[in-house]
Amino acid sequence: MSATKVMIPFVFLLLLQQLIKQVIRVYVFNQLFNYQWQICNQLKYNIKEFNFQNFEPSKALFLFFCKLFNKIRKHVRRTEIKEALLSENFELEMNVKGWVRTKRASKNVAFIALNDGSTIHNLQLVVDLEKIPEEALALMHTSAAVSATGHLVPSAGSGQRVELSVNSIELLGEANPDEYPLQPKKHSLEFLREKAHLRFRTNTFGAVSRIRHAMIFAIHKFFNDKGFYNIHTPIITASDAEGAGEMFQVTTLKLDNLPLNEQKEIDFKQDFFGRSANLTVSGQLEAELAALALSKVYTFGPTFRAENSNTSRHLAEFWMIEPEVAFFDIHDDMDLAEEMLKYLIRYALENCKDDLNFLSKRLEEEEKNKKADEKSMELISKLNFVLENPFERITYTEAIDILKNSNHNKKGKFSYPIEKWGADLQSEHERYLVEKHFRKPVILTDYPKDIKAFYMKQNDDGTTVRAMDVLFPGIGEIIGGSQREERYDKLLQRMEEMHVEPEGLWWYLETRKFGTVPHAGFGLGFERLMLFVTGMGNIRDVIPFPRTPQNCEF
RNA sequence: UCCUUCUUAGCUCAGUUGGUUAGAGCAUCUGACUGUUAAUCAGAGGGUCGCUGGUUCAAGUCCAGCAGAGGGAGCCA
Repeated sequence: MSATKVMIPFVFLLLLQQLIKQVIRVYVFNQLFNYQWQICNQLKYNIKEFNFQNFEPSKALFLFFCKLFNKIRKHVRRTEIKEALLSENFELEMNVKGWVRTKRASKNVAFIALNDGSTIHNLQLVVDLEKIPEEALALMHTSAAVSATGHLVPSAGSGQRVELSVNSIELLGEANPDEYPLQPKKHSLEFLREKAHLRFRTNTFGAVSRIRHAMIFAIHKFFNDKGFYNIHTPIITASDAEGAGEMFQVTTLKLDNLPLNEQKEIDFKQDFFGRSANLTVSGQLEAELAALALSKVYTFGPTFRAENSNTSRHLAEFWMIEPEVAFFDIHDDMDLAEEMLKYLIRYALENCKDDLNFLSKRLEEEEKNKKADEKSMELISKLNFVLENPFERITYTEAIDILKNSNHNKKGKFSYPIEKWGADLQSEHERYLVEKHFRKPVILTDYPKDIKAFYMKQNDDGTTVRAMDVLFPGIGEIIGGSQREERYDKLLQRMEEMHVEPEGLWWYLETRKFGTVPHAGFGLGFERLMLFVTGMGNIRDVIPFPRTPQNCEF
């Protein structure tokens, strides 16, 4: 009896103690943790302003709390490596998680380069092998996932400012080196394409991925800041008259048992939409509808072309930005295109320095065996060069004259000699204009109407249309756009001439009947922009999972 | 789709006018090393030379077909 009498208050006290500990942990120390930076900053402030007066006691108090906090707190929250590398928190324990890039070990100390994708730079983990047995690191090969806790310290080595002196380390996921295909060395981009599921873990693809995000974000920011509205145009479309290329068909019909109508043709009435449908090749026509009410709109969505194109500049699935603006003529359109490209390049230079520096060095390394005149301009200089110089604007007719009178043409160096006005320019001609003659981006306008789409505004000369193509060095056409034909009769006439069925586009034509106004827009291939900004050579290396003919892996 | 080049170890690549048992660096494993930067040093294991057929005493090497990849062209963004 007396034993239980003694036990009751004892248990009660024990519970109370636990409760108090919990309260202290949750409230007091979490507060301290959350405000550690304010405290640090306050201390620094004290150093500067009060010349060390009041500093020592508060520093001592701070360090005391840090020590106490390190002992009591059970869970150390993860710090991203990008933040850790800039941190000056040398007092509180820090936890980092990521994937091993390389491990180097000697008798007493091991080094692990850890990366978590937040930056191209690695955090060096320093493991004292007297404190942590080597066996604990045995499975931490390249690409193993690791969680490490320790104190950030100024680096004793010379390769980095800070490093993490590890107190405890845990293997989160191993990567068996006998099976894991990537090594801490340079792989060919072709090989990495076959390992697209793992290539995010390489420096190059990490850098490209971060820049890709920055460009996506900057595009939305650019348009938002200018008062444009983003429009989601349909991905599945029934109109096949856009003339932008071969389309992928979308159907729920059983392909091994297609229903036929009385004319023995496939009966699309039985298909999901009651008619034949395709994946979009362009959001332009729908974007025009929105622009003729909202004034300034843009689309940024996936685009699909079933062309059997096998080049370093083409994808079957790519992303396209298509602004469309009411009351714009072709000159406003060119201004917008140039302003936008420069904005995006500037954004990359200002926000992706580390990644661009890496890609620049990579490119230099790759091209070091090339002859001087085959080498491309250093990446960052090239981007700055485009920023600083206005794009050259000439008409198709002027371009033909320049090409015709060029020494290159006279010496017969073109595979397709320039003979008569009216033919489409070949890649070699565009490249000559951009890379040899003007040596900067060129905007070509006023093309012959027969080589351009039906919706482009016809000039008064009766032979040309208000098209504009922006040509970039190394890439070719990065933007294709035009002022649109806003006159109902002219548009209808052009559709008939080019065998585009007006019935399927009745809705498009109606906008020319109800409050039609001059308007213009363009399409920017997002991956082609990425090629230019990253300096990569193949479009399959600037999109995570490229879709090309005979390739739909991942 | 056309032109062209390539395919050798897990990766990157040598391999001579066809001639013994096909090599190197990296990676892996073992050992050495007091702080490394894609660490270094020593050693070990690792190959149906893309596949199929042909020429030849003899084929990684020459020929044909097929497959895959790269570069260029066309189409375009």
